[in-house]
Amino acid sequence: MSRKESILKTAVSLFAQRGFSATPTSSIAKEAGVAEGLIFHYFRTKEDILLQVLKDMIETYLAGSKPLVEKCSTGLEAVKSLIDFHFQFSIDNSEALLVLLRDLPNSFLQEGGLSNEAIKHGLNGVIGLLEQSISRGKEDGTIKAEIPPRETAFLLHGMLSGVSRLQLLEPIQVPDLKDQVIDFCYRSIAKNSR
Amino acid sequence: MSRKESILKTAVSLFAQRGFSATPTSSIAKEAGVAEGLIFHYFRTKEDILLQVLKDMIETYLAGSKPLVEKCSTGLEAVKSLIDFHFQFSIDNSEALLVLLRDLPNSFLQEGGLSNEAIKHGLNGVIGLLEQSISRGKEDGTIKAEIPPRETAFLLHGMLSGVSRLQLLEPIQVPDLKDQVIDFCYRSIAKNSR
Amino acid sequence: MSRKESILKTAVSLFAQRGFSATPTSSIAKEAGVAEGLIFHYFRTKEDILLQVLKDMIETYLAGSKPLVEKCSTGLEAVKSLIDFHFQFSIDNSEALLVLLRDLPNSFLQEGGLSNEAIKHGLNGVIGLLEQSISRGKEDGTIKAEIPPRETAFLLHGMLSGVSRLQLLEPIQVPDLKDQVIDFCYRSIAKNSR
Amino acid sequence: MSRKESILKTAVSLFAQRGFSATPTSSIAKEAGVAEGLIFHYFRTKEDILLQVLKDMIETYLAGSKPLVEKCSTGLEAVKSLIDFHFQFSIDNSEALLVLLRDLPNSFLQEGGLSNEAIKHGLNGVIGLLEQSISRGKEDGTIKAEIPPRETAFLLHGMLSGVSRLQLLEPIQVPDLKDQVIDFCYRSIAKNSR
DNA sequence: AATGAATGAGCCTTCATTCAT
DNA sequence: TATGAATGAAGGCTCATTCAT
Repeated sequence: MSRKESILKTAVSLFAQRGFSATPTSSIAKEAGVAEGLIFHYFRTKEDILLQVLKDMIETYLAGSKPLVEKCSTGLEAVKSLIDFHFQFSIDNSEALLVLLRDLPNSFLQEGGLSNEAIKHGLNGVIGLLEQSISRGKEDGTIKAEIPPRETAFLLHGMLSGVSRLQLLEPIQVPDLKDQVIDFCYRSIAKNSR
Repeated sequence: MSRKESILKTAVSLFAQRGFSATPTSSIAKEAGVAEGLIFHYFRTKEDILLQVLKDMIETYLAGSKPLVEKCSTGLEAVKSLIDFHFQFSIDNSEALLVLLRDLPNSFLQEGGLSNEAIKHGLNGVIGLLEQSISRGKEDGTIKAEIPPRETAFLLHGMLSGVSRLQLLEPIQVPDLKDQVIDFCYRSIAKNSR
Repeated sequence: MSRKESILKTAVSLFAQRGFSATPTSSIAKEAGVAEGLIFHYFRTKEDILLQVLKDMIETYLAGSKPLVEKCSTGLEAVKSLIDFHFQFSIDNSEALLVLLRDLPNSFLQEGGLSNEAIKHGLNGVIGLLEQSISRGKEDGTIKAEIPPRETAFLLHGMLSGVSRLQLLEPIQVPDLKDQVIDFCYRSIAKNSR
Repeated sequence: MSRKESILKTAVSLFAQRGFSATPTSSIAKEAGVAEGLIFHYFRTKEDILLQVLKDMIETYLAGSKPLVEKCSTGLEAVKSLIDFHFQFSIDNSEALLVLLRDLPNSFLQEGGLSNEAIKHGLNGVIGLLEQSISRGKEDGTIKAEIPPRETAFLLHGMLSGVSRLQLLEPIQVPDLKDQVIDFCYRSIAKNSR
């Protein structure tokens, strides 16, 4: 693992534990076993590290979910795959996801914070996949005709991230909701499997 | 409006705009037109201001949603009312909600951050209302028998907060989703409207 | 002496000894016996301290030289008074003058360095006094008719600051030049004293 | 142009624009198109670059002015030549001169800054030339008998560097002063050309 | 209740310099 | 000769918090 990767890895982990703004670059350096100056050799600013972390994560998410959709034989199945994938992803990449759920907003809402194009694009990609799958399901008859694809895509994305947020961030015990989410959605959008 | 209220009001607004950790107490003081020292006369620490803001908000939320549930004649209707209320609330109190969605997690995940009992209790209250309504709907026959109340309550709460988060925080244009959310849920949980 | 004045005084002294950019704010604080933070309570930036020092000095210079000119009965005498004053000033305020000769240029040549209006104005004032005195001398017949007032004013100012620079900054031994400067100028500009 | 020369050339230019201490070695390297490490292959420290720049400049100055003096037939003419040369030099080598006027003092006033012997020697050379020329003029009857050569040499050097400083560094518009300087000096020191 | 001067710890970042290759 | 990764010391500045008044 290169020093740069090591810095990045350490940063995700610390950002996830303590939050971006409560993580000094000195901690990252110490934990990663490098001199603090090296961080700024690889990243212009501390925020650039965050940006890199988020970009990488979104890329991984897209790279993982895109092929799934293509592999599925029906739209409804594709939606299910995306939900499955999301929950698996939130287990495999809980740290990065935590960082995103916590600190992305703070960076975005500032004037000129984070060059957000890459991330905006990623977010649109994720929602786009859901939308396409729904449209496809309406065409192949696995999803009810009255479902509006775009709005429902937003809604599903909101639900998935909201549920992950609940599980990862909230101070209360949250049960595993994956199967319930799938059931909930099936009942709502699947054309009845009579 | 008392000085204390004025501080509180200014704080919500600034926290919403810039985030908690990017808002110096000096800004709050200047904006509120008081000396910086006065803030620490009314609040022990800066975090206490946040805590107060969040507590107030949760109280308002509960105070607004509890009576609604009682007024409804069926469980399904109660669920609908809660959804309606959430969207209305997110319009009327967008600043405070923004603060919660952004900065609550950061405060909670720290060791010894925020005396979280009040907030934990509030969160449980909100989810409890959803759970009760669902149970009631199952009893009065307006909600399908196979719906698991607790899990579904979490799921609904995740969906609502996730969708609000999308609308308030994300850098992309999000359509109004209130009606879609209601439709989506009805299709999923309402016993067939024959 | 107020804390602010004490910071200012210490700063001049250290800037004079080591130069602006080689003087850490921490040194100023330590030497002045205040917490480093206090410096930034009174001055926005380190450069602001420099600006204040320079402004004060220029003001002192102008406040000291203006009345002299008015008191003199002839233009030539006024020029002599200004030269006298300059040398006296460079003895009484050698530290501040040192700072100006060393560090003013560095601050000015930067884009957006120091809000230079005040200083530009001061500089023009100093040169203006020389110019007026020369003009007056030409009118009252104590200064030769062929002397161009504006150019000569610049030249005199250049000579005075150049000579001070030599004395204060250069690593070589420089004799006292005050009388020579006066003689030099008299020979050049005084209408023959017969 | 060798890499070393290229570094040197770039350094003068950047030092002139931004000042010595505001010019990072990394900028020099980038601008010169070499790796940062190479700079330290050729120069022990960053200050050594400055030293080299200044030495080169002084050498050029002396190499240019010495022969002039010898060529002149009278002392007065020699003084005039030196003044002419100075102004021409300040046009041809404005960058290097700027560096000297700005940053030489800062380097000298430090304990152990710059091994200043070379520069001290150069400075003495420049003043020596003026002094010799004046003495010669007194002997050959072109310069007034009462002029003290050494003091006047200092004074002239102060005037020349002071005027250049005014032109190169000050934030105000300064007219071309070359002819005025010559006239000014002639009136002061030339034995009347009757 | 109210002020604002004062503190001091800590943070991000810069930068000259070294060194393995 | 040439590179650029790596270092580590230092610096300017911010900010929550305290305290005398």
